[in-house]
Amino acid sequence: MPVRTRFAPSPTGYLHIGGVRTALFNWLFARRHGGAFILRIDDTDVARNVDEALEPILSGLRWLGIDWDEGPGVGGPHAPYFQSQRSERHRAAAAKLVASGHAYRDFARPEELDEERKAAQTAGLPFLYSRRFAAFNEADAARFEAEGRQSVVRLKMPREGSLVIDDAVRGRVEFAWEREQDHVIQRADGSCLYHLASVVDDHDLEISHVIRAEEHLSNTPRQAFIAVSLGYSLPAYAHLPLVAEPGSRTKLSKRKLAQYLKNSDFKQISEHGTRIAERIGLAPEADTFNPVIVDFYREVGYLPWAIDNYLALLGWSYDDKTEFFSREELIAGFTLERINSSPASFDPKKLWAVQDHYMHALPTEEKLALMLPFLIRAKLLADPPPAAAVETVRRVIEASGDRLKVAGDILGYADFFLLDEPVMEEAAVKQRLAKPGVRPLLEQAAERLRLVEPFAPPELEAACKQIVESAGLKIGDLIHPIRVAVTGKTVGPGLYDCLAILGRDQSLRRIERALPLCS
RNA sequence: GCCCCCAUCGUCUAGUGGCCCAGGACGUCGGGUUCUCAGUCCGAAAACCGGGGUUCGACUCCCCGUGGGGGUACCA
Repeated sequence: MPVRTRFAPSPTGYLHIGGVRTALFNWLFARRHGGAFILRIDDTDVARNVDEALEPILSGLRWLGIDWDEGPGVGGPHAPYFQSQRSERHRAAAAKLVASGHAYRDFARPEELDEERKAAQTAGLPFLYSRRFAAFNEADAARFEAEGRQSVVRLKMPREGSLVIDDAVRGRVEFAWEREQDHVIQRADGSCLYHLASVVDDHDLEISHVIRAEEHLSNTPRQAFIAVSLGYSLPAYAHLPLVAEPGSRTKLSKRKLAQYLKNSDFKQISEHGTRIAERIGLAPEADTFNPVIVDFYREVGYLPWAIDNYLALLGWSYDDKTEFFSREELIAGFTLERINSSPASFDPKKLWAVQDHYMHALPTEEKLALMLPFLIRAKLLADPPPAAAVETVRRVIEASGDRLKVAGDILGYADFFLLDEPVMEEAAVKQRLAKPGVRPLLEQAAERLRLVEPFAPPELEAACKQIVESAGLKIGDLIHPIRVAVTGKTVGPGLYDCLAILGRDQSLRRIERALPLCS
């Protein structure tokens, strides 16, 4: 039987990091076995702006390189891939279940159910519906209808025996049928609920392996009951450990961002991203722009594979040492057997480290291609940028080296090269320029730099060393003031690189302009 | 309440009865290199939830606690 897996998000308007992990595992498993990865949209709940709410999910997956063989945009032999468009299939299944006696029309009112539920709870017993408003024949139905009642369709769950599933990550799990409720599968208006729809769709799409988050483990019995009652064979199940909050074991949620920000690692990565977003003209709202959502990483300039690689390690391992994988290696090495069963908490710092690793390894040309758009959006470069400016950026990238962790970091390293005048940071001026003796030193340096030939790092270094030696100073005494004078900041690439990129004229001009700030 | 799942350094994890007085990575701390920052190099601290079994021998198997999580919807 061919391997067919699926990711079935509902169109919520954003792609959650936990959802990505699920999608990734499904995708990896399908690719590993030469099978198909299907994207289905579980929009049962009749969301209105489906297109709008779907777009971030599709583009997020595409960005991450998680491509689907069937689904929105690509179609496929089992179309449509929107659950809302398959409702006829769901209704037919519900009718079939009623006809075969595996489900029944129920006329209970919500408050009547609540009573029973509460009674069961106070008695310490699991809730089991009495079925006193169940209609097992037309006469019953007519009688209830005469009372003005409306009906839903409920599963008629078995009340003895048990279900055993062999979960690929958890092993044998047993559920007693008597603990399972008569869940509703169809509303009074005829619309069907998720569990029914999901089972029918999985069957229609010939899904062989249902790989999903652990929160669905408890839902499996009712789904299995539906499947078996409909005459389907059961797919293989693999329930993934939850992706938990940083430093916790609770399921990661988009709604609790404020709470996560108390976690310093999380806060750091979040603020770093927000700073970049603001510079490129996004007005990030914490609600939609935060490290729980994939768009955050894309906007800020993370590398998609870094996210994938990090997420693969969340609940899965290859061995006791390997942490970095190419796409091919990951696919080849991925197995369900090595998925962990305990919750894994999302660690922003580790993600950062993985990102750092991949950015470090990226060739300059690729960094350039990634970073230019940020400079353009921040209006530091024209669109399209002049060749000379591109060349400057290339040199800045090389000089900056590992300081650039994400593509958006270029903004803080290239700005003073691209601006006519650097923005002089107040604290930097105070710390390095507004000190006694600095002005004559800078004047002397300017004098000397005028003559350096060529105006290149080794020569610049030699010149600076000469100055400090004759003055009996340390190199830092000279370099720090010059840095602030030409860049406006206290941190940045090596100073000789900075001067060389700026060029003689620009360097001298900036030093001269900074002189008045020295006293 | 009831059902299910889970339990190794702060975090991600390796470990499937002796190879483990527990290995790797991130983070943390200390030190070297250095013009800042970043990097890099060297080094350190840091864990088997508790109690019973089983066994010649348990991190590994079983049971009971405890703790955490998920489910229990006419949400997905």
